[in-house]
Amino acid sequence: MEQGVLLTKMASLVALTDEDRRALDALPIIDTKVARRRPIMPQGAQPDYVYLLRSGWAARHEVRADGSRRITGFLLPGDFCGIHAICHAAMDHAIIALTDCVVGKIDGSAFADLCHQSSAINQAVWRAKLIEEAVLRKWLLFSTDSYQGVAHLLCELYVRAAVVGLAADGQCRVPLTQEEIGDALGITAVHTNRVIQRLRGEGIIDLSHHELTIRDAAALTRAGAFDRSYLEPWLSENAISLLG
Amino acid sequence: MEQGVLLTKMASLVALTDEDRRALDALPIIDTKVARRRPIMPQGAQPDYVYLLRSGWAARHEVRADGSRRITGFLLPGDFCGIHAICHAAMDHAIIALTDCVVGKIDGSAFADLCHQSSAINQAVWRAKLIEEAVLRKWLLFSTDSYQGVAHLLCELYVRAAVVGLAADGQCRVPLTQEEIGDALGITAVHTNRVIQRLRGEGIIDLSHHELTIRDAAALTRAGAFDRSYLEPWLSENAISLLG
DNA sequence: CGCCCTTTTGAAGAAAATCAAGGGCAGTGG
DNA sequence: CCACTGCCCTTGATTTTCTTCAAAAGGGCG
Repeated sequence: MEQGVLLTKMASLVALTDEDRRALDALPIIDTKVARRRPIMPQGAQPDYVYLLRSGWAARHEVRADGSRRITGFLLPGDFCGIHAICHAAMDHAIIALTDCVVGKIDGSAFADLCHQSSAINQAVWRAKLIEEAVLRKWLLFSTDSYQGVAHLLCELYVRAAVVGLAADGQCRVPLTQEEIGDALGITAVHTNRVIQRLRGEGIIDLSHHELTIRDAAALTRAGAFDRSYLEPWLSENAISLLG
Repeated sequence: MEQGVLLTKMASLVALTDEDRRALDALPIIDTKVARRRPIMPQGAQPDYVYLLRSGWAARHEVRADGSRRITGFLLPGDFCGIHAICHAAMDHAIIALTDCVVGKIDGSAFADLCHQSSAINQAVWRAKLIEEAVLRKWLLFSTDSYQGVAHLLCELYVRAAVVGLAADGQCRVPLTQEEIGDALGITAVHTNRVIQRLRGEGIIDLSHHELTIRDAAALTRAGAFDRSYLEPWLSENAISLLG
């Protein structure tokens, strides 16, 4: 595997010049495998490297004093983590592999240099960060209602997967357990199960064996009050578009 | 008022050279007054300017279809908003004045140039953004328990106010209504009131007339499981410090 | 086949929302 | 100076949502 996901992702964020593409291709990336449930980055780390998720799914999470945890974000192929390296900050949370993953390690200062040299790449990195932040805000916005929360999360994951070519035609692999979905929404696995069953019973989705099938995209969008524009904030057309 | 808050804030994030200070001082800032409850930046805007809150409190928020809203962040003097300008993205949320505010307008490309020229300032802006993101994650982490959530929020606000010289000796002006606190935590104003009364009854805090008094810092820190290190992620000493 | 992890189901209990109404305080205007 | 008004805080009773606890049923894999 070469820089595939990285280029796809960057190109989805900004218009890249040929020079940008060459620079990205030339970026030395060291791939590492991380097994499911293993840490990719511990809380408190001060990474020297920026990490790029090349394949697999991962999550940002924080563990509470009582042992419970909250997932504060899902990472899909093409997503960065450890951007903290570019400003020498410590990780306030941990990153863990949800499936077997391949993680690319990019030297932090090489990455920072690249951002300094190419304004498009710098912009792409900022945009990626702003989108991540927007996602966090949506999670807060919709975490007060579990039904809406689950629906919105599934929309988010579907669209994000589609951007990197991992979803199409209302089908998407979502390798999460119901417990992990619950940890993301701040609800129990039991309650997550009931919400998913409700969505299934209403004929809106099917979610089993880690495969999501959206049976009624309009209803799911409505249930989750989902508007994908926060995932593409530079498209000024503020049309409330469906999942497609 | 000159660049006071800006310098204080930046200096709290990185070590500034004299040149950085001069550059920041030379930055043209246009001040505007915004009255309480008035928008500072609407959702969907594609700002050309980076805004700096010079005095007063503001909030990021999003309104739901049913008219309810969620506050997704509080802005204190020295905080930036509209960083979206530096990568030409649209605002996914709105910013509103919670008190009468003075807002400084900084040309987006001038600001971007400054970041490009000074690595310290670039680092400071990144750090400020990472802290904001860390705050969002803590809100998610602690929003499942209203008691812990209120306690944690008050700790956050106290520490952030202290950083810019607006809090000391366990006293801090917190110009929020209970409804606004509730909107930040995703709970109703009624329930917020009961939680605050509980904290008051336990002798931990006093919060009335927009004045917060921390009567038992250790108990408040405990109640909110608060660890200020996420607000200063470059200090590698991971000691769980009290509010001090 | 048997084991572990995940999903599913049921019943009881806790947390927070909702609905409704009263009370305090500050600013306004007579 | 005092009454009025609007906003915010406070309190109580009821209902909804979600948790907790417990246990059973699938499904994949050694």
